[in-house]
Amino acid sequence: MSETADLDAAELNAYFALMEVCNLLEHAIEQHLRSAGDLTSIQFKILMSLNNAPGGQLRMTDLADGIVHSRSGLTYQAGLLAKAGLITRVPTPDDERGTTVTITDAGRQRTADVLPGHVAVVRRMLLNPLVGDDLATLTDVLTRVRTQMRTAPPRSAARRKD
Amino acid sequence: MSETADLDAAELNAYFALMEVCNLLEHAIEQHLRSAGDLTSIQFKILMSLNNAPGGQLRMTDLADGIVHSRSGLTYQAGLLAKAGLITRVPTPDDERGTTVTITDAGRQRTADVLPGHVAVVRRMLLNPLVGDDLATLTDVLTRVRTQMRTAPPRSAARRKD
DNA sequence: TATTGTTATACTCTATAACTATA
DNA sequence: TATAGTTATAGAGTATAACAATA
Repeated sequence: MSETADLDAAELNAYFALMEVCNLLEHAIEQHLRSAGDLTSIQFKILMSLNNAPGGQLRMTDLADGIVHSRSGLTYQAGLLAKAGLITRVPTPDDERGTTVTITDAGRQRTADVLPGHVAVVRRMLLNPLVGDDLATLTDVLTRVRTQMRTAPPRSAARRKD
Repeated sequence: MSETADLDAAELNAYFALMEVCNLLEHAIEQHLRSAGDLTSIQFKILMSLNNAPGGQLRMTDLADGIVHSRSGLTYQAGLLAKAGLITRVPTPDDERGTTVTITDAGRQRTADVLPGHVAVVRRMLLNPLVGDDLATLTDVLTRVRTQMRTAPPRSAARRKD
């Protein structure tokens, strides 16, 4: 079977099921976050990253990891969060080039407000239908796939795009 | 364990792994489609739906299913595809309200051009790391989740939004 | 010279509502 | 009156490149 042969039915089923499950889940999550806390998924991820960081603060560069594809995109989102009073931005003390982002009390409150409902959505849509070993199995397979993805960049990969 | 209790570590791992796998795959797919055929994922899905439809044609309403969230969004995308000569739109013969969309030869050619690379991306990123029963297992679990998602709409669900 | 982050800009996409036309 | 689809419009988000400041 060559690299470019058509996908067989079983492969198509896996591919489509993965995509649809993920898209439906993301859509439900976005709707909830917006109605429950006026947040987008990206903003929620930013707040959660800060929430889990020591002192509730991170530099822009660290914050960008895995959340956003361009630096200006993060600046834009951080601007919205700052305007909403959920984060603050100050120059990094030991590196004047940097910006240190800190979650505010209001930011922590907002995540606390939103989190229970967020968890409920994930439970209802993704976790509840899992039975027996499903959770462990799913995690095992997806973790292996993720590892492969991270180490197998696109063939044509232009290394730096920014 | 209540509905809104925090997710435990195993649940978080599954949730995050699913999201990251899906996001990385979608990103790789979008990049490929754009560079290989100047198509977005949505446009590709539209062309593939038409390609698999009898006579290469569908009505707008049927085309929208599962691809787009608003009717105007489909009109917009169809407009782009028509301008690129990949589809045509004519009034539906037996229902003058409707629009029948037909894929052109150029549209079929474009999908044929893009498909091998698309398959290669899915193989490289998603399928290749699967071994043994992984494919069957993954499909089984995800299919069950999908079924649940389709039948368990959001609590607050506003039925019609358009 | 490289890195951090912001800004300016242009573009793509989305969604709502108003509208036309047909069933 | 309901349905199919388009259009107008406005807003949100993204990415590129140019920029300023610091390392």
